[in-house]
Amino acid sequence: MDKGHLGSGGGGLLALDASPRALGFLNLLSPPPFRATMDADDLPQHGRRRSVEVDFFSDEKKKKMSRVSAAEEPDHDIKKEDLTINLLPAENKNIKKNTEEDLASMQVELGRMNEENQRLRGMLTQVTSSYQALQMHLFALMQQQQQHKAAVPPASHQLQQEAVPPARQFLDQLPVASEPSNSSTEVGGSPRRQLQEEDQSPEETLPPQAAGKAGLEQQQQQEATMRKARVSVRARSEAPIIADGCQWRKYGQKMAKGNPCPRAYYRCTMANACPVRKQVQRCAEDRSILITTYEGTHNHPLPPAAMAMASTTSAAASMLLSGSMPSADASSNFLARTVLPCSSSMATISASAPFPTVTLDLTTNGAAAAAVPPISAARPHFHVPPPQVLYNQSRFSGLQMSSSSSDHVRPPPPPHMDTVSAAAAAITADPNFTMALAAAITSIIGGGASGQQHAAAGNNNTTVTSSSNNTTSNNTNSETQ
DNA sequence: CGGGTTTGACCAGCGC
DNA sequence: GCGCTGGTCAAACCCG
Repeated sequence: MDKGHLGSGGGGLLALDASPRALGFLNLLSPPPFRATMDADDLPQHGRRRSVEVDFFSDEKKKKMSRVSAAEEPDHDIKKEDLTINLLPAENKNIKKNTEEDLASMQVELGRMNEENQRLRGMLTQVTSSYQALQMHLFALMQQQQQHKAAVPPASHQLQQEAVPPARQFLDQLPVASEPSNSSTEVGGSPRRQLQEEDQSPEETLPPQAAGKAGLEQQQQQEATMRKARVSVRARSEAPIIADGCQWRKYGQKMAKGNPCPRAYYRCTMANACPVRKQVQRCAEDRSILITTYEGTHNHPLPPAAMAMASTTSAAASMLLSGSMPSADASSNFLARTVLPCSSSMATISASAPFPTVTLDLTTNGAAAAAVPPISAARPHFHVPPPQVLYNQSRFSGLQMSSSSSDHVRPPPPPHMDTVSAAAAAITADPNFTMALAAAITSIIGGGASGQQHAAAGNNNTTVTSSSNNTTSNNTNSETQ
């Protein structure tokens, strides 16, 4: 555990009792002169407390004190001029006075930090409990599904997917938890299926064979589109790759057009047939920004360190693919208002890319971060591009409407606006999703997961303070309108 | 020696 | 049909 430095002066060594995630917040969000750096490698799981030493001596104070201690050291080789300086009563008095002032200010800061610590701890508890509740709910649904599995013909359920509320689709897209038995439920035993069974909606209008075929086709189509849906994460990092808790193997590298930096291709190696892949490329405009694009959903249990990113990417992909929701009145602002009612945008639903892409921009504006409360600055912000940007993208519409084949014709705007708005409403309507997503982003930014190591921590240090060029379509694959 | 990386080749999709 | 580009493959290479 590294020591942090409080540069505001004062003296002494204090211990903060804080949870790792709260400390991660401190690490990220404490503006100068507070700067508490720490390594997340040895952090325990969230919920446990850990004592952290914070060295709050300023450098100048250290020098002064070392001079005083040197004067008090009998065996030390003290020069005469040192003695004359250190023994000046006026300066000694000043040092003493300054020390008292610093001590007072330090105590004020300590109180402030304790308050913030309490607040962060409360937030952590809330987020953790919500996450656990969601996980328990998922597990309970899976157990119920296993109990009813034999009673229901499997093919008939695929027909109901369009009728399933997107919040439930999100449940279905959740990454497999650490329970090994859950991995087999990725396709056939989703909680959505269980919910469909409970709904008992009429699906028997088709013959079993036709229903099975249609269900299989729809499943395949959904898997294909799910694989094409992408989640792009922009983060400042000097590391060649961000540590997201998963194991990746590089299988290719290409020079992309319009970007002098090569694009690297990785696939997940935590399971043999895991379809998840990611592309890593530095931003052409700002090479300190690392753009990591995830594609697909893991079909295997994930370590806790990987849950955060996987949850985020999976949920975002699910959001993109939940366009079957009939509602149309959810405006773009609804998403921003509901999920994260803060001003600056950090996440973008980008339809400018060849594939529907959600961009999570973790390179926020430093000024904005300083202007808003620290906790708010750590939250992701959803920004929905202007409608014309969205409905000009025929591929995005094609994803949502399988019948669309005229890729080069400007489509009429309303259906696509509905799609994106519906997707926005879909994820925001479920408070569990909001909490899970917030927890996921928090984990990523705060480095709370044990697997988020120095690379991610390096990200964290630059996340809040970096500048933002969060454009409407900030994906490197974006086409100019 | 096994696993990961590098890198040129290959293929598919798309625009002209 | 041709060229361009993105994505993937696989042999060679590297490393612990």
